[in-house]
Amino acid sequence: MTNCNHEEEHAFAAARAKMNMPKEEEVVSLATAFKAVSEPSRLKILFALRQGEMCVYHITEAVGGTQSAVSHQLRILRDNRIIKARRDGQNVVYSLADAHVVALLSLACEHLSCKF
Amino acid sequence: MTNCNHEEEHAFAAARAKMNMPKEEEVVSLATAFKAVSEPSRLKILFALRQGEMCVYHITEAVGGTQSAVSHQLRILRDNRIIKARRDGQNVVYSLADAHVVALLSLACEHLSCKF
DNA sequence: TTAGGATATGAATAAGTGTTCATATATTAT
DNA sequence: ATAATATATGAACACTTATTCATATCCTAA
Repeated sequence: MTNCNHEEEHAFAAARAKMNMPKEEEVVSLATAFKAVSEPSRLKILFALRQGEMCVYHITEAVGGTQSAVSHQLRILRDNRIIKARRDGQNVVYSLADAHVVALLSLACEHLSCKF
Repeated sequence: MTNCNHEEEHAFAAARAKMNMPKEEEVVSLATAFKAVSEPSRLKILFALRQGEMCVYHITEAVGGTQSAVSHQLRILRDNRIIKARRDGQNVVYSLADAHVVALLSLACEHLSCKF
């Protein structure tokens, strides 16, 4: 604790870290966004939407589960701007929000050495 | 439900989605990794480690909180290969696991239009 | 081997979250 | 306006999880 082998370097790093640390509010916002993609049921929805936009019924068909559960998850993804929605008649059509989301998914897969 | 305005396209997309959907086990693994970076306290640790490797004491100093809490979070990050550890005498020095993690953080920031 | 500092961990409690069920809202057709 | 289909949502329960407290483990110095 007061006996670090690299006191100087680590102390400097810690000081820089404090200086550059995003505000609590920003950290929470970031964490919330990550949390949005950290549930299997929501991840499945994202993988499904990689194949193209879909309405709630077909998303439900693609990922399984009940319409209600899917709808709740879509809400969370939407609130976090991971996906976007547009109404089309009786249907609401969902799609991935932007290229960042696609990149994020690819990156994560790469990290885990999976090939989707 | 049985009355989708884009029955054909969506049905095809749903079919492709089912075909290309990662296995349950893989989805869970991915979700778990995202979950690891979806808590403010853990995100702060990652931001801190962007400034260079640090031992537990200095990480605690950089992010705040108790040693015990930080240690618990380090464990989770380590288990998910988000960070790596090496012992150096009495200290354990932590650093970001790989370039994917760095890229992931940058991407997330970009998505939220923040500039860290 | 003993003492002291550095890090890790088990148990418990408190807070957060996903799903289900029932129901509400919205849109189209009649 | 009414009926039917599609989607959304509030409440409740079960489950997960972060933190704290106490303590254990690991390492170095003497």
